[in-house]
Amino acid sequence: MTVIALIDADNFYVSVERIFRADLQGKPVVVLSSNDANVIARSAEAKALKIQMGAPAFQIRSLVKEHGIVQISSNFSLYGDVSARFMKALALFTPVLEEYSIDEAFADLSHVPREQLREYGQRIRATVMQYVGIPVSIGIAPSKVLAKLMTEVVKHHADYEGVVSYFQLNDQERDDLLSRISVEDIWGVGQKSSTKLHLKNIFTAKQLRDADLVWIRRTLKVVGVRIVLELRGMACMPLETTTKPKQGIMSSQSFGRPIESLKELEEAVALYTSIAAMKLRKQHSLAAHLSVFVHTNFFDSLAPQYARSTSRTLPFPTAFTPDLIAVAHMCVQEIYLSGYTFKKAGVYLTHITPQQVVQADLFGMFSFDEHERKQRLMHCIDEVNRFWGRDTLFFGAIGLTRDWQMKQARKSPNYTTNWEDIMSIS
DNA sequence: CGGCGTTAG
DNA sequence: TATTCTAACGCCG
Repeated sequence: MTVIALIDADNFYVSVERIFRADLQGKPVVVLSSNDANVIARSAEAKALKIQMGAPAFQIRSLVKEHGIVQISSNFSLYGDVSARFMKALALFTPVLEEYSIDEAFADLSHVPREQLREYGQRIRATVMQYVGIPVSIGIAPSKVLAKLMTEVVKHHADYEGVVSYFQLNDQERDDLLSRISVEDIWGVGQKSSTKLHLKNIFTAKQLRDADLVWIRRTLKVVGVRIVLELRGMACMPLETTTKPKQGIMSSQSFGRPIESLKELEEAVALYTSIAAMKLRKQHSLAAHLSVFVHTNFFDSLAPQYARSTSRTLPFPTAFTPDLIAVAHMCVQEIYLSGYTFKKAGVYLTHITPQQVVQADLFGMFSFDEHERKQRLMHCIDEVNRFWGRDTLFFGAIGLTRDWQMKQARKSPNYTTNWEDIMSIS
Protein backbone atom coordinates (compact mmCIF):
# COMPACT_ATOMS: atom_id res chain seq x y z
CA MET A 1 0.00 0.00 0.00
CA THR A 2 1.14 3.54 -0.70
CA VAL A 3 2.32 5.64 2.19
CA ILE A 4 2.07 9.36 1.66
CA ALA A 5 3.44 12.01 3.96
CA LEU A 6 2.50 15.65 3.77
CA ILE A 7 5.24 17.88 5.12
CA ASP A 8 3.84 21.32 5.82
CA ALA A 9 5.90 24.23 7.13
CA ASP A 10 4.26 25.95 10.11
CA ASN A 11 3.29 29.58 9.41
CA PHE A 12 5.89 29.52 6.63
CA TYR A 13 6.39 33.22 5.86
CA VAL A 14 6.58 34.11 9.53
CA SER A 15 8.95 31.23 10.19
CA VAL A 16 11.24 32.42 7.37
CA GLU A 17 11.36 35.93 8.81
CA ARG A 18 12.21 34.39 12.19
CA ILE A 19 15.24 32.57 10.77
CA PHE A 20 16.95 35.93 10.48
CA ARG A 21 15.33 37.70 13.41
CA ALA A 22 15.70 35.86 16.71
CA ASP A 23 13.85 38.69 18.45
CA LEU A 24 10.61 37.61 16.72
CA GLN A 25 10.43 34.31 18.62
CA GLY A 26 7.45 34.13 20.94
CA LYS A 27 6.00 37.39 19.62
CA PRO A 28 2.82 37.84 17.62
CA VAL A 29 3.97 38.40 14.02
CA VAL A 30 2.07 38.85 10.78
CA VAL A 31 3.25 39.07 7.18
CA LEU A 32 1.37 41.46 4.88
CA SER A 33 0.46 41.15 1.20
CA SER A 34 1.65 43.60 -1.45
CA ASN A 35 0.75 47.19 -0.68
CA ASP A 36 0.84 46.04 2.94
CA ALA A 37 -2.86 45.50 2.45
CA ASN A 38 -3.83 42.14 3.98
CA VAL A 39 -2.54 39.63 6.47
CA ILE A 40 -1.25 36.59 4.56
CA ALA A 41 0.61 34.76 7.34
CA ARG A 42 0.28 34.69 11.12
CA SER A 43 2.43 33.31 13.89
CA ALA A 44 0.76 31.08 16.48
CA GLU A 45 0.67 34.08 18.84
CA ALA A 46 -1.10 36.20 16.20
CA LYS A 47 -3.62 33.42 15.57
CA ALA A 48 -4.28 33.28 19.30
CA LEU A 49 -5.20 36.97 19.13
CA LYS A 50 -7.94 36.00 16.64
CA ILE A 51 -6.34 37.73 13.67
CA GLN A 52 -8.01 36.17 10.65
CA MET A 53 -6.25 35.05 7.48
CA GLY A 54 -6.72 37.73 4.83
CA ALA A 55 -7.74 40.41 7.31
CA PRO A 56 -7.19 43.91 5.92
CA ALA A 57 -4.28 45.58 7.72
CA PHE A 58 -6.32 48.64 8.63
CA GLN A 59 -8.82 46.47 10.49
CA ILE A 60 -6.28 45.02 12.89
CA ARG A 61 -4.64 48.32 13.74
CA SER A 62 -5.99 48.54 17.28
CA LEU A 63 -4.91 44.95 17.99
CA VAL A 64 -1.46 45.75 16.64
CA LYS A 65 -1.11 48.66 19.03
CA GLU A 66 -2.56 46.84 22.00
CA HIS A 67 -0.46 43.66 21.72
CA GLY A 68 2.67 44.89 19.99
CA ILE A 69 2.08 42.73 16.92
CA VAL A 70 5.02 42.91 14.53
CA GLN A 71 3.97 43.55 10.91
CA ILE A 72 6.29 42.61 8.07
CA SER A 73 5.87 43.24 4.33
CA SER A 74 6.08 40.07 2.25
CA ASN A 75 9.45 39.25 0.72
CA PHE A 76 8.74 36.60 -1.87
CA SER A 77 12.25 36.24 -3.27
CA LEU A 78 13.39 35.38 0.26
CA TYR A 79 10.54 32.90 0.79
CA GLY A 80 11.18 31.30 -2.60
CA ASP A 81 14.85 30.81 -1.81
CA VAL A 82 14.18 29.28 1.61
CA SER A 83 11.49 27.09 0.03
CA ALA A 84 14.05 25.69 -2.42
CA ARG A 85 16.37 24.81 0.49
CA PHE A 86 13.42 23.22 2.31
CA MET A 87 12.61 21.02 -0.72
CA LYS A 88 16.26 20.07 -1.05
CA ALA A 89 16.32 18.89 2.56
CA LEU A 90 13.17 16.79 1.98
CA ALA A 91 14.67 15.20 -1.13
CA LEU A 92 17.23 13.54 1.15
CA PHE A 93 14.46 11.30 2.46
CA THR A 94 12.68 10.14 -0.70
CA PRO A 95 13.15 10.33 -4.46
CA VAL A 96 9.38 10.59 -4.95
CA LEU A 97 8.54 14.11 -3.89
CA GLU A 98 5.80 16.44 -5.06
CA GLU A 99 6.51 20.11 -4.40
CA TYR A 100 2.90 21.02 -3.89
CA SER A 101 3.27 24.66 -2.90
CA ILE A 102 5.86 27.06 -1.56
CA ASP A 103 5.59 25.55 1.92
CA GLU A 104 4.27 22.01 1.42
CA ALA A 105 5.39 18.78 -0.16
CA PHE A 106 3.94 15.30 -0.53
CA ALA A 107 6.47 12.50 -0.10
CA ASP A 108 6.12 8.83 -0.90
CA LEU A 109 7.31 6.89 2.16
CA SER A 110 6.26 3.43 0.97
CA HIS A 111 9.83 2.24 1.48
CA VAL A 112 9.69 2.89 5.23
CA PRO A 113 8.51 0.02 7.47
CA ARG A 114 5.09 0.85 8.88
CA GLU A 115 6.18 0.77 12.52
CA GLN A 116 9.03 3.19 11.86
CA LEU A 117 6.98 5.89 10.13
CA ARG A 118 6.65 8.20 13.09
CA GLU A 119 10.33 7.97 13.92
CA TYR A 120 11.15 8.65 10.26
CA GLY A 121 8.87 11.69 10.36
CA GLN A 122 10.70 12.95 13.42
CA ARG A 123 13.99 12.64 11.57
CA ILE A 124 12.59 14.69 8.69
CA ARG A 125 11.47 17.38 11.14
CA ALA A 126 14.83 17.49 12.86
CA THR A 127 16.70 17.67 9.57
CA VAL A 128 14.60 20.51 8.21
CA MET A 129 15.02 22.37 11.48
CA GLN A 130 18.78 21.90 11.40
CA TYR A 131 19.37 22.65 7.70
CA VAL A 132 16.72 25.29 7.07
CA GLY A 133 15.60 26.48 10.49
CA ILE A 134 11.85 26.21 10.09
CA PRO A 135 9.35 24.07 12.06
CA VAL A 136 7.20 21.63 10.08
CA SER A 137 4.19 19.40 10.73
CA ILE A 138 3.89 15.99 9.14
CA GLY A 139 0.80 13.91 8.45
CA ILE A 140 1.20 10.34 7.18
CA ALA A 141 -1.61 8.34 5.54
CA PRO A 142 -2.54 6.04 2.65
CA SER A 143 -3.86 8.94 0.52
CA LYS A 144 -3.23 12.63 -0.09
CA VAL A 145 -6.57 13.77 1.33
CA LEU A 146 -6.02 11.79 4.53
CA ALA A 147 -2.41 13.00 4.78
CA LYS A 148 -3.72 16.57 4.53
CA LEU A 149 -6.23 15.87 7.29
CA MET A 150 -3.58 14.32 9.51
CA THR A 151 -1.41 17.41 9.09
CA GLU A 152 -4.28 19.60 10.27
CA VAL A 153 -4.77 17.27 13.24
CA VAL A 154 -1.12 17.33 14.21
CA LYS A 155 -1.05 21.13 14.18
CA HIS A 156 -3.78 21.25 16.79
CA HIS A 157 -2.43 18.60 19.15
CA ALA A 158 0.91 19.41 20.69
CA ASP A 159 1.22 15.91 22.20
CA TYR A 160 1.82 14.41 18.75
CA GLU A 161 5.06 16.43 18.60
CA GLY A 162 4.62 17.35 14.96
CA VAL A 163 4.09 13.92 13.41
CA VAL A 164 1.00 11.73 13.22
CA SER A 165 0.33 8.65 11.14
CA TYR A 166 -3.06 7.31 10.11
CA PHE A 167 -1.54 3.85 10.34
CA GLN A 168 -1.03 4.18 14.09
CA LEU A 169 -4.80 4.45 14.64
CA ASN A 170 -7.25 1.57 14.95
CA ASP A 171 -10.67 1.66 13.25
CA GLN A 172 -12.39 3.16 16.27
CA GLU A 173 -9.79 5.92 16.58
CA ARG A 174 -10.05 6.68 12.85
CA ASP A 175 -13.83 7.02 13.10
CA ASP A 176 -13.55 9.25 16.16
CA LEU A 177 -10.99 11.45 14.48
CA LEU A 178 -13.00 11.83 11.27
CA SER A 179 -16.17 12.59 13.25
CA ARG A 180 -14.46 15.54 14.82
CA ILE A 181 -13.52 17.11 11.47
CA SER A 182 -16.01 19.31 9.59
CA VAL A 183 -16.43 18.77 5.85
CA GLU A 184 -15.31 22.31 5.07
CA ASP A 185 -11.91 21.49 6.58
CA ILE A 186 -11.28 18.75 4.04
CA TRP A 187 -8.85 19.53 1.23
CA GLY A 188 -10.87 20.16 -1.94
CA VAL A 189 -14.14 20.89 -0.16
CA GLY A 190 -14.82 24.60 -0.39
CA GLN A 191 -17.73 26.80 0.54
CA LYS A 192 -20.07 25.79 -2.29
CA SER A 193 -19.54 22.07 -1.81
CA SER A 194 -19.94 22.39 1.96
CA THR A 195 -23.34 24.02 1.53
CA LYS A 196 -24.49 21.21 -0.77
CA LEU A 197 -23.26 18.61 1.71
CA HIS A 198 -24.94 20.36 4.65
CA LEU A 199 -28.27 20.27 2.81
CA LYS A 200 -27.88 16.50 2.63
CA ASN A 201 -27.06 16.41 6.38
CA ILE A 202 -23.41 15.63 5.79
CA PHE A 203 -21.37 17.64 8.27
CA THR A 204 -18.33 15.58 9.23
CA ALA A 205 -15.48 13.89 7.40
CA LYS A 206 -16.78 10.53 8.63
CA GLN A 207 -20.24 11.19 7.16
CA LEU A 208 -18.65 12.22 3.85
CA ARG A 209 -16.45 9.12 3.82
CA ASP A 210 -19.54 6.94 4.25
CA ALA A 211 -21.75 8.91 1.84
CA ASP A 212 -23.52 7.41 -1.19
CA LEU A 213 -21.13 7.57 -4.15
CA VAL A 214 -23.90 7.91 -6.73
CA TRP A 215 -25.26 11.00 -5.02
CA ILE A 216 -21.72 12.36 -4.63
CA ARG A 217 -21.00 11.81 -8.33
CA ARG A 218 -24.21 13.62 -9.26
CA THR A 219 -23.67 16.53 -6.88
CA LEU A 220 -19.93 17.06 -6.56
CA LYS A 221 -18.89 15.39 -9.85
CA VAL A 222 -15.69 13.37 -10.22
CA VAL A 223 -13.77 15.68 -7.90
CA GLY A 224 -16.13 14.76 -5.06
CA VAL A 225 -15.90 11.04 -5.82
CA ARG A 226 -12.13 11.24 -5.68
CA ILE A 227 -12.22 12.93 -2.29
CA VAL A 228 -14.59 10.30 -0.86
CA LEU A 229 -12.46 7.44 -2.15
CA GLU A 230 -9.35 9.03 -0.71
CA LEU A 231 -11.12 9.39 2.65
CA ARG A 232 -11.73 5.63 2.46
CA GLY A 233 -7.99 5.14 2.16
CA MET A 234 -7.90 4.50 -1.58
CA ALA A 235 -5.20 6.65 -3.20
CA CYS A 236 -6.57 8.13 -6.44
CA MET A 237 -4.51 11.29 -6.66
CA PRO A 238 -1.02 10.35 -7.85
CA LEU A 239 2.04 12.30 -6.76
CA GLU A 240 3.07 14.82 -9.42
CA THR A 241 6.82 14.64 -9.21
CA THR A 242 7.76 16.54 -12.35
CA THR A 243 7.33 20.30 -12.58
CA LYS A 244 5.24 21.08 -15.62
CA PRO A 245 5.52 24.46 -17.31
CA LYS A 246 2.71 26.80 -16.41
CA GLN A 247 -0.18 26.98 -18.86
CA GLY A 248 -0.94 30.57 -18.03
CA ILE A 249 1.25 33.32 -16.58
CA MET A 250 -0.33 36.23 -14.81
CA SER A 251 1.21 39.43 -13.56
CA SER A 252 -1.06 41.90 -11.85
CA GLN A 253 -0.95 44.33 -9.01
CA SER A 254 -2.98 46.95 -7.25
CA PHE A 255 -1.33 50.34 -7.64
CA GLY A 256 0.30 52.12 -4.75
CA ARG A 257 -1.97 55.03 -5.60
CA PRO A 258 -4.92 55.45 -7.98
CA ILE A 259 -4.10 56.03 -11.66
CA GLU A 260 -6.12 58.21 -13.98
CA SER A 261 -4.04 58.86 -17.09
CA LEU A 262 -3.64 56.53 -20.05
CA LYS A 263 0.10 57.13 -19.99
CA GLU A 264 0.52 55.82 -16.47
CA LEU A 265 -1.78 52.87 -17.12
CA GLU A 266 0.37 52.02 -20.15
CA GLU A 267 3.50 52.16 -18.02
CA ALA A 268 2.02 49.85 -15.41
CA VAL A 269 0.84 47.40 -18.05
CA ALA A 270 4.28 47.51 -19.68
CA LEU A 271 5.86 46.62 -16.33
CA TYR A 272 3.47 43.71 -15.74
CA THR A 273 4.04 42.50 -19.29
CA SER A 274 7.80 42.47 -18.82
CA ILE A 275 7.44 40.58 -15.52
CA ALA A 276 5.14 38.01 -17.15
CA ALA A 277 7.53 37.67 -20.12
CA MET A 278 10.42 37.10 -17.74
CA LYS A 279 8.56 34.26 -16.05
CA LEU A 280 7.72 32.88 -19.49
CA ARG A 281 11.38 32.79 -20.54
CA LYS A 282 12.40 31.33 -17.20
CA GLN A 283 10.37 28.21 -17.96
CA HIS A 284 11.62 28.19 -21.60
CA SER A 285 8.22 28.89 -23.10
CA LEU A 286 6.57 31.12 -25.67
CA ALA A 287 3.07 32.59 -25.51
CA ALA A 288 0.63 33.10 -28.35
CA HIS A 289 -2.13 34.99 -26.56
CA LEU A 290 -2.13 38.02 -24.29
CA SER A 291 -4.95 39.51 -22.21
CA VAL A 292 -5.04 42.76 -20.30
CA PHE A 293 -7.52 43.82 -17.63
CA VAL A 294 -8.01 47.06 -15.74
CA HIS A 295 -10.47 48.05 -13.06
CA THR A 296 -11.37 50.75 -10.57
CA ASN A 297 -11.42 50.29 -6.80
CA PHE A 298 -14.26 47.82 -6.08
CA PHE A 299 -14.22 48.74 -2.42
CA ASP A 300 -14.87 52.43 -2.96
CA SER A 301 -18.66 52.46 -3.06
CA LEU A 302 -18.81 56.17 -3.91
CA ALA A 303 -16.52 56.13 -6.94
CA PRO A 304 -17.87 55.32 -10.41
CA GLN A 305 -16.98 51.71 -11.23
CA TYR A 306 -15.47 50.37 -14.43
CA ALA A 307 -13.86 47.04 -15.26
CA ARG A 308 -12.88 45.64 -18.63
CA SER A 309 -10.53 43.20 -20.22
CA THR A 310 -9.50 42.42 -23.75
CA SER A 311 -7.03 40.19 -25.51
CA ARG A 312 -5.10 39.60 -28.71
CA THR A 313 -3.85 36.48 -30.39
CA LEU A 314 -0.27 37.03 -31.50
CA PRO A 315 0.82 36.32 -35.07
CA PHE A 316 3.22 33.72 -33.68
CA PRO A 317 4.34 32.54 -30.22
CA THR A 318 6.93 34.80 -28.62
CA ALA A 319 8.67 35.71 -25.36
CA PHE A 320 10.15 38.94 -26.72
CA THR A 321 9.23 41.66 -24.25
CA PRO A 322 9.01 44.63 -26.66
CA ASP A 323 6.64 42.77 -29.00
CA LEU A 324 4.48 41.74 -26.06
CA ILE A 325 4.44 45.29 -24.68
CA ALA A 326 3.34 46.63 -28.08
CA VAL A 327 0.37 44.24 -28.09
CA ALA A 328 -0.43 44.97 -24.45
CA HIS A 329 -0.51 48.68 -25.27
CA MET A 330 -3.02 48.09 -28.05
CA CYS A 331 -5.16 46.30 -25.48
CA VAL A 332 -4.96 49.10 -22.89
CA GLN A 333 -5.78 51.72 -25.51
CA GLU A 334 -8.84 49.72 -26.44
CA ILE A 335 -10.23 49.48 -22.92
CA TYR A 336 -9.07 52.73 -21.31
CA LEU A 337 -11.74 55.28 -20.46
CA SER A 338 -10.89 58.71 -19.11
CA GLY A 339 -12.78 59.96 -16.08
CA TYR A 340 -12.21 56.84 -14.03
CA THR A 341 -9.73 56.18 -11.26
CA PHE A 342 -7.97 52.87 -11.82
CA LYS A 343 -6.82 50.74 -8.90
CA LYS A 344 -5.54 47.61 -10.55
CA ALA A 345 -4.35 46.20 -13.87
CA GLY A 346 -2.94 42.91 -15.01
CA VAL A 347 -1.50 40.97 -17.92
CA TYR A 348 -2.17 37.30 -18.62
CA LEU A 349 -0.13 35.22 -21.07
CA THR A 350 -1.69 32.01 -22.41
CA HIS A 351 -1.48 29.50 -25.28
CA ILE A 352 1.92 28.64 -23.97
CA THR A 353 4.23 26.34 -25.94
CA PRO A 354 7.80 25.12 -25.40
CA GLN A 355 10.55 27.36 -26.77
CA GLN A 356 11.93 24.58 -28.98
CA VAL A 357 8.78 24.10 -30.99
CA VAL A 358 8.50 27.12 -33.23
CA GLN A 359 5.72 26.90 -35.72
CA ALA A 360 5.92 29.17 -38.74
CA ASP A 361 2.68 31.08 -39.19
CA LEU A 362 0.37 30.74 -42.16
CA PHE A 363 1.05 34.16 -43.61
CA GLY A 364 4.79 33.97 -43.80
CA MET A 365 5.40 36.90 -41.45
CA PHE A 366 7.65 34.75 -39.33
CA SER A 367 11.39 35.00 -39.76
CA PHE A 368 13.43 32.41 -37.98
CA ASP A 369 16.54 34.62 -38.01
CA GLU A 370 14.68 37.47 -36.41
CA HIS A 371 13.21 35.11 -33.83
CA GLU A 372 16.70 33.88 -32.94
CA ARG A 373 18.05 37.42 -32.63
CA LYS A 374 15.23 38.40 -30.33
CA GLN A 375 15.79 35.34 -28.18
CA ARG A 376 19.48 36.10 -27.84
CA LEU A 377 18.77 39.70 -26.91
CA MET A 378 16.31 38.73 -24.19
CA HIS A 379 18.72 36.12 -22.93
CA CYS A 380 21.43 38.78 -22.52
CA ILE A 381 19.06 41.08 -20.69
CA ASP A 382 17.95 38.26 -18.38
CA GLU A 383 21.54 37.33 -17.60
CA VAL A 384 22.52 40.91 -16.82
CA ASN A 385 19.52 41.30 -14.55
CA ARG A 386 20.13 37.98 -12.89
CA PHE A 387 23.65 39.02 -12.01
CA TRP A 388 23.23 42.70 -11.26
CA GLY A 389 19.65 42.78 -9.98
CA ARG A 390 16.29 42.78 -11.71
CA ASP A 391 16.11 46.53 -12.30
CA THR A 392 19.43 46.88 -14.07
CA LEU A 393 18.12 46.71 -17.64
CA PHE A 394 14.51 47.48 -18.43
CA PHE A 395 12.40 48.86 -21.26
CA GLY A 396 11.62 52.56 -21.38
CA ALA A 397 7.90 51.84 -21.75
CA ILE A 398 7.82 51.04 -18.04
CA GLY A 399 8.62 54.66 -17.23
CA LEU A 400 11.30 56.05 -14.97
CA THR A 401 9.43 57.33 -11.95
CA ARG A 402 6.88 54.56 -11.41
CA ASP A 403 5.56 56.33 -8.36
CA TRP A 404 2.31 54.37 -8.80
CA GLN A 405 4.15 51.23 -7.78
CA MET A 406 3.16 49.37 -4.66
CA LYS A 407 4.20 50.37 -1.23
CA GLN A 408 5.99 47.91 1.00
CA ALA A 409 7.05 49.83 4.03
CA ARG A 410 8.16 46.96 6.25
CA LYS A 411 10.09 44.59 4.01
CA SER A 412 12.93 42.46 5.37
CA PRO A 413 16.27 42.40 3.52
CA ASN A 414 16.94 39.77 0.83
CA TYR A 415 19.35 37.98 3.13
CA THR A 416 20.00 35.05 0.81
CA THR A 417 19.53 36.41 -2.69
CA ASN A 418 21.17 39.83 -2.70
CA TRP A 419 24.81 40.45 -1.85
CA GLU A 420 23.96 43.91 -0.55
CA ASP A 421 21.63 42.39 2.01
CA ILE A 422 23.80 39.60 3.34
CA MET A 423 23.94 39.49 7.14
CA SER A 424 26.99 40.80 8.90
CA ILE A 425 28.14 39.88 12.38
CA SER A 426 29.73 42.62 14.40
C1' DC B 1 -12.06 25.30 -27.42
C1' DG B 2 -13.44 29.36 -24.66
C1' DG B 3 -15.77 30.91 -20.69
C1' DC B 4 -17.26 30.12 -16.22
C1' DG B 5 -17.28 28.24 -11.57
C1' DT B 6 -14.75 26.35 -7.79
C1' DT B 7 -10.83 25.54 -5.00
C1' DA B 8 -6.37 26.14 -3.29
C1' DG B 9 -2.16 28.33 -0.97
C1' DT C 1 -5.53 56.35 3.54
C1' DA C 2 -6.21 51.30 3.42
C1' DT C 3 -9.49 44.98 1.20
C1' DT C 4 -3.43 40.25 -2.37
C1' DC C 5 -1.84 37.42 -6.10
C1' DT C 6 -1.42 33.28 -8.87
C1' DA C 7 -2.71 28.85 -10.83
C1' DA C 8 -5.18 24.53 -11.99
C1' DC C 9 -9.06 21.69 -13.23
C1' DG C 10 -13.73 20.19 -14.52
C1' DC C 11 -18.04 21.19 -16.64
C1' DC C 12 -20.91 23.09 -20.15
C1' DG C 13 -22.37 24.76 -24.47
